[in-house]
Amino acid sequence: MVVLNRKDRDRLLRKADILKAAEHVFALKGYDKATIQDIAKKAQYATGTVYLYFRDKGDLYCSLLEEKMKDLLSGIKEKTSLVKDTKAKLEIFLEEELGFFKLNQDFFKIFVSENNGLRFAIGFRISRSLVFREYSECVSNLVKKAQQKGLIRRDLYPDQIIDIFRSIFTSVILGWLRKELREPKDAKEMSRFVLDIFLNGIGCKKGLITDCCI
Amino acid sequence: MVVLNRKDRDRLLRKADILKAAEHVFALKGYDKATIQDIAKKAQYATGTVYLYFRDKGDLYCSLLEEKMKDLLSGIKEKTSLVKDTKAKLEIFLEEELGFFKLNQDFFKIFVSENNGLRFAIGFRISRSLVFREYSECVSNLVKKAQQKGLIRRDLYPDQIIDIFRSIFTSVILGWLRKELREPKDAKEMSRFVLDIFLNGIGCKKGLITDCCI
Amino acid sequence: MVVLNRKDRDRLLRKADILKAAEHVFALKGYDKATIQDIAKKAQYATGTVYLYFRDKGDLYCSLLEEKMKDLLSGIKEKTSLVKDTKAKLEIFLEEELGFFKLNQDFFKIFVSENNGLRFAIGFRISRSLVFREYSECVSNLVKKAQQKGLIRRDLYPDQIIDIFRSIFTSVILGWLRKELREPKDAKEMSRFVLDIFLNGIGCKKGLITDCCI
Amino acid sequence: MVVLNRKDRDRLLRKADILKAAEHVFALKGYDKATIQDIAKKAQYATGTVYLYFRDKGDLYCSLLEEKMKDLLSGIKEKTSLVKDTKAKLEIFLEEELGFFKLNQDFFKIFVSENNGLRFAIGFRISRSLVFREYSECVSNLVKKAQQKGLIRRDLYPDQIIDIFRSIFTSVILGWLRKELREPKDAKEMSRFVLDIFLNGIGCKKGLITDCCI
DNA sequence: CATGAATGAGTGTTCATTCAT
DNA sequence: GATGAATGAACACTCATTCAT
Repeated sequence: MVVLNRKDRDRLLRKADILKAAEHVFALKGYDKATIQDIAKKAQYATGTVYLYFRDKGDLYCSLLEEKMKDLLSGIKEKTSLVKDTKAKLEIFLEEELGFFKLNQDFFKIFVSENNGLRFAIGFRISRSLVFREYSECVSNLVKKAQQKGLIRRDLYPDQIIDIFRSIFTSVILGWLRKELREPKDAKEMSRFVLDIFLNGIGCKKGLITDCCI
Repeated sequence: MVVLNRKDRDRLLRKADILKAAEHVFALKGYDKATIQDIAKKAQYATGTVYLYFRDKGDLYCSLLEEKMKDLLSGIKEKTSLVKDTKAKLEIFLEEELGFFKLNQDFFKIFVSENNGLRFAIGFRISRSLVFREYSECVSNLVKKAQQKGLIRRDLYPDQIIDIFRSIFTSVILGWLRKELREPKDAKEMSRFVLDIFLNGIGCKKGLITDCCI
Repeated sequence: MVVLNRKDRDRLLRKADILKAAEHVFALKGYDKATIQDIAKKAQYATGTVYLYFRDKGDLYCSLLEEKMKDLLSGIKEKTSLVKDTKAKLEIFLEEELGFFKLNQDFFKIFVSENNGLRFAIGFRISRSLVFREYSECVSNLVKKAQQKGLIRRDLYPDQIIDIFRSIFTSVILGWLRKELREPKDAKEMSRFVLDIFLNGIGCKKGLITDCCI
Repeated sequence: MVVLNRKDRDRLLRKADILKAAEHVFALKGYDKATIQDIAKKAQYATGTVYLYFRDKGDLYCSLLEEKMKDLLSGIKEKTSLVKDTKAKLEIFLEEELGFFKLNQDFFKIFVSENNGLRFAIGFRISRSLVFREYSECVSNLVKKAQQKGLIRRDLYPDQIIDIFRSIFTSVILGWLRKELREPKDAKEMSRFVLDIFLNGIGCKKGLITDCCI
């Protein structure tokens, strides 16, 4: 563990203040509509202060994404390494992401925006960042292994699988966040639920139906 | 059919010109980065002319979405009414949307952005629009019927199903557009493919594997 | 002569308005301290209007210099071509510049700034402009011819001569503008006076002294 | 000579540090583009420290000019008092200034800017400063004496003579610094050269031509 | 109706200056 | 005294919107 002197520690604390404010404002307004003044005010600093910690608006935004991705990724790596079984890894992976996004709903919004469409101005810089590539690789490996083990269809490219996986996952979280489920489930239960849909689809299976929603 | 006089007809033609230009520019730059001047220039009109047909930028954007949704919806209604069988309806529905988005890739981009993240400034207005609600209802009915017929799991709310449906669908189209499929398939084939994933999931089924991608 | 339609003519008039205001403000405050708002207000336009006619602050500044240089240069070329004798050409050249600067004192200030020291941000762009190079060449040719004709010492590079020439010239105008001369002289008289100093120096010559200043 | 205690001495040393840094930065970037942070960093002090020694940016700038002028002036006074002959005084004066500016090229740049154009924000304060007035008076006396002795034309005001003198002088140094002279000359030789031009002008004199430059 | 020049509020960013440590 | 983080006013530039022609 690195020991920081007071100055460096304070610097990190302030950076974190600003990132936190930025997370909220970007989630609320989107990249373009969010202003540095909004963010500074939310963080209770003056406008110029933000520029002591971040080169420009884009840097602030990217730093935010990278910082959060780093947290997410380290959690995923740590937890998935605890089990050997591929299916268990998938479950744990899902559980970890679900838990993370439940705790970081603002970031979740930004993450989703970034993955769908906003990719105009900033996307390039992000997609080249180390954490982002590590994250992609991590998920990709998981999927490939599941394909090798016969868990997942092999007539699709891993990237397609990931897209579908992510999209199911996202829509489920969105529903979850909208509290549209009758009873809020915990991350573990949700994880199995998502994986079930993912692997078995939405089609009716004999005996599975617990006639409740309609 | 309503018969329009020259004036009204011209008005509609101009509106369509502008909407077409807007579609392209919004798809290319995103809502915030697109300027009215860009759009006017693309449509070969003067800036001010846009304001004769649309109240403001937001109105133009919403009108665009609504207009396109109307086209999409009418196609879907027309085609799905031709068959009786629910599964066939689902296939036709998918085929129609796939075909529509293939022809309207710019709109598809906008549609995706709007559904995932941009929902900030404009979303509210859109979600209350008539077409949008009709479209939602149409899809919802389709899903409910499929649930009643035992095609689709009943332990999920229709809205959740729709979200998942849409997200699979979207990621497949994105892949399609990125030309990541080995052989470009036509809308009919794609439709079956999406429905297969949707109903049966990504999990391995005996005998289905045509070991090709990995 | 080119005939302009109303639109083009108006555009030129407005450009001229803004250039005139810019000339005044830049002369008063210098490049950095002058603001676009100052200039716009002085020209009785809104801030944004300036940007309809000039790309940015630097462009406005350079355009101003170039426009004025063009006026100056065309006057010089026209007048000096009327005489054959090299000494007469020198006199006419001086007379023309003196007259021009007398009428354009704001520009004179800017011109002097630009030639001495401010050359930081903008100088490069200016020095590559066509008018600027034409002007330099024109003066250079004049000096070279004077050297060939035996009017000017040949143990100095033309560029050095020009520097000295310009510096004498400038200091004389500055004095003139400060109205330090006992009797304001006209451009013709001043021209002979500057040329006399330039060619014969400040040293006493027999018979020349008209004991008046001290 | 005043004897300073440690505290006062340290204070002066620090002031000198900062002035030296300021000299470099102002010469490089010009008054407006130079920032206090640049200067503080160059001097290896903190930003705030500058404000312990100088009221504001303008004060720092003026102090710099005054300090340097004081050095220049004291050198001139000392050296010119060593000779009696007026022409010799003029030569010595020139030699001293040339030598000083050769050693202080950064200051020379600033000095030139200040004399030609930057005079906007700061000029007033400088022109009222004691050193500046002493310097002016010193040069003025030199010129007046030269006029009385018949070395310099009397049909010009001393101020005009000084302006012309300075402008020739400046353009020659600029050329010198640009190394445009074929062989770099020393201050003594340069001094005679400038004085020659000053007194006899640029015009051709019989027998003087050493046909080399063109 | 159509035009597009004009507007001016609003944004990202810089930097002289202050002040708590 | 020295520090340098924090401040916030100020500026260049953009663009949705208006309106005279």
